[in-house]
Amino acid sequence: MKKNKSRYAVMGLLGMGPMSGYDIKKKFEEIASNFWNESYGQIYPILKRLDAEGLAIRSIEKQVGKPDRHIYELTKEGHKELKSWLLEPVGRHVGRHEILLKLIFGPKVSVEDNIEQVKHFKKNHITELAQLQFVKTKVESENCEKPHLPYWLMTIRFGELVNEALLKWSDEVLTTMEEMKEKNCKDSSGEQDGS
Amino acid sequence: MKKNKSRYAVMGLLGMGPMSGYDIKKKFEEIASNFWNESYGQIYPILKRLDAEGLAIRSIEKQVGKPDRHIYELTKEGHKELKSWLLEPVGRHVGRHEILLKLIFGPKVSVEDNIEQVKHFKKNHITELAQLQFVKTKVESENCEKPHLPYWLMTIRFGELVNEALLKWSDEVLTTMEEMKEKNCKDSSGEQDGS
DNA sequence: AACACCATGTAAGCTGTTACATGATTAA
DNA sequence: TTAATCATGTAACAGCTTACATGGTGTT
Repeated sequence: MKKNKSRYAVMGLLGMGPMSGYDIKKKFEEIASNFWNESYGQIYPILKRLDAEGLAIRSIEKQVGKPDRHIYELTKEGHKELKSWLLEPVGRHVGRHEILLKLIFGPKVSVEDNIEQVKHFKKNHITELAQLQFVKTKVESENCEKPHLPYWLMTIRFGELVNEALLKWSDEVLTTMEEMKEKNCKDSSGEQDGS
Repeated sequence: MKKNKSRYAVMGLLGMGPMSGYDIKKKFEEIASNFWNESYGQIYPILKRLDAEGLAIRSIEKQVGKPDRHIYELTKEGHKELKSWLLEPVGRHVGRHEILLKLIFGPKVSVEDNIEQVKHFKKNHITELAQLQFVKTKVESENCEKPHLPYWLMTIRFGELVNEALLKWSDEVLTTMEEMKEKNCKDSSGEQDGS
């Protein structure tokens, strides 16, 4: 019954080498921005706890002109715990998609309003696909020949396929909605669902 | 800056007609189980607040041999608020996928372990696709000719396309991993990343 | 006898975001 | 001078899950 994901996310990065809370935030933005983020409000307390529980140890790196860096490193225990989490199969999680919530209540507003909503959704995911291409190019050039490269590319491929599916969905839905609009105009103009 | 999704989820169902907290939970399980769920711990306090804020009114329905039902109905204000939320475009949200977190730390364990993880993931989504077909058939037969049917089907279609994409991804990733396994055996047997 | 369904709700606890506080350095 | 980067952290709040408490009816 382990389930504090943020905790394992932090431990995972620490498993790649010793680093500070600040580094962890940066690293997430660099390699996992499309599927994960952590705030300092989570990171620092987690690091503190890992140290208290003996899963990581802290050392202080002094700098000139800049604040000290608190470097954390996984202990043997820490590595063990991380590995055991890595081997645990992931469970199902319901992906609370706000767009679907709005659509299921769609009849409450006009077809035109629903079309606007989906068009906006589609635009968002086109942007996301483009961003993914950017990240991909960057990751590929900066990590060529590194053993983790194929794994990192798999996470990007995930985003590509999901976003492509969402674009396909948007188009299908928009077509259906346009048909509904036409039908509505023909056989019953002026009617509206609601209150 | 409105963002309490559960609140709007509850209001959305109330917008379809007066109902109790118990009904709301049931309804979510019936029509939105693949992308949404709410616990009583959320529903009841929300209903209480909606009543206090004048967005819904409560009436009590007495029953024999069963507990009373507290029926909530949206007020004019409630309908207004719901509509305005429905028109607000949805923002981007990062979908914290645990499988990707585990994969990005993949080099920490063996390729075989990663393969197991992905196989398990694939199995989960095959099951989900099957469940979706079940829901689809049920929804179609119980709601034929109802104006909300096309909207409900769109939410199911979303699940279908996303799950199909995830299966495709699983297959691609498994192929890549099998290749990595073979390469590993050939040019450097016995090496392992980690502590 | 045990369990599931009906139906309400609360309390504790975990997870997560946002805003704030500090303070030096460097670039536009 | 304004803002960004470096770097640490905390406090307040918001969101959500889980477990519990109550208690009658009906089914296996």
